[in-house]
Amino acid sequence: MAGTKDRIMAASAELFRRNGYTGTGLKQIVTAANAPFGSLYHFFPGGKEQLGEEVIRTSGLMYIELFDIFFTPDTDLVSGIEAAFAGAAVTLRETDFADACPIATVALEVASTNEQLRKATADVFTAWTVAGTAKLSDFGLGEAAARTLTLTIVTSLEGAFILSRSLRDTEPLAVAGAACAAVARNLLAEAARGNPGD
Amino acid sequence: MAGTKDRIMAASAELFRRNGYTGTGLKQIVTAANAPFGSLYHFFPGGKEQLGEEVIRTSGLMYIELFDIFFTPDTDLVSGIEAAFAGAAVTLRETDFADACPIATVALEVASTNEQLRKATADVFTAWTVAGTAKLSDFGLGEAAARTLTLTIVTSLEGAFILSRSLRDTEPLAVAGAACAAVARNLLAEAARGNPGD
DNA sequence: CTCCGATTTGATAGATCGCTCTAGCGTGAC
DNA sequence: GTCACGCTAGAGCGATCTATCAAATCGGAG
Repeated sequence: MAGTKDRIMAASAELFRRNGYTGTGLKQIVTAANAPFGSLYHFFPGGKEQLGEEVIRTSGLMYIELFDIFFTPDTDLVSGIEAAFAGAAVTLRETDFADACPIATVALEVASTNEQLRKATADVFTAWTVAGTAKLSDFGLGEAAARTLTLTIVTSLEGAFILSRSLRDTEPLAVAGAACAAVARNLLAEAARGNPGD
Repeated sequence: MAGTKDRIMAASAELFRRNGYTGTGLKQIVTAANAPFGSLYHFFPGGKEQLGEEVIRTSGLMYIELFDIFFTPDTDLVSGIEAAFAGAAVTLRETDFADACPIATVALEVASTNEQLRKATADVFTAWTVAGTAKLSDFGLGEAAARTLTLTIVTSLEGAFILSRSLRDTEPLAVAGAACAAVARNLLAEAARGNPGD
């Protein structure tokens, strides 16, 4: 039996992603996690806010691994981008358009209302950007170009998730993937032409 | 004095955009709108759900006008895209990173939890896509290319809003704007090369 | 075994939620 | 005047929210 704290974290991550932060009740969480209510305040004395922050940070950082999965040294950059967006489309369809970004819903909810949680989401996005930039620099791009491409991929993915979940159609994801692939080709061509990305 | 219903709609639109749907209480709305509580149920007998739907549809459709503002026949396509993203960045900074997309927060919240509201957001995104495709077709792109570019712009904008609001930094918006401009240049070059976009 | 701290348990407080209800107000028709 | 009707006004309902609390339970040390 996985630890109670882990079960609470896992259930919270799923509920926050699907229903949002304010849309998820603590009773709902402990029920889904098969945990007693009191345990929640034992492990998270800071209450819902502390739970939210820990969930954002851990489930957000787990997604960094995806960079390593899709961008390996032996496949080219454009193929990696296309595979990443195609994979996201498959996951979305398989989960009935529920499981997209683990923190996007919460990020929008708290951006103007809860500084502690906003900071947590910002740290996750920053970590993604740093990790992606490092990873993509291996493909012959300068650091500035790698950062640009990383931000382009993340923003496109996030935006496409919104439209795809709302429309229940993966077309936006496909279009966004193609756009990112095109941007990657442009940047690669530019780098090959002798501009090392300053 | 503007009608009570209009004040309720305006206050709801602002609160939903900043705090989300579940994060906004009806008491909060009538207080912000300076309206009596009973009036809310007089004008919206369907309760919070009907109010949410009307707000999504009207404030969502108002944004279609932005296509006409930024994409006029006498400025070129790439300049229009760059101006749109730059304008969004100014608005974001001016409102302390609060006012971005009027429906994105709600769209993510309700996508998997409320079919009626999910449908409303989907209709808005569809209307944007249709209107944008028609508008962008005037710039020498085929209809398929115009639709692709519209979806690219909308998804990039939405995704950049998430990161920019969370990070309190307009860099993602600037990067996304540049990426869309690059995609537009590619599509224009392709169209000029004789492919009418089938 | 006894003891003690860590963890589990659920009842419950106090506030707020969406919503309903009835009474009153104001204005135009007649 | 007075009647009808659209709107104002807010008290209050049951449900649910986050959070607290004291008691029960468990496992390892001595």
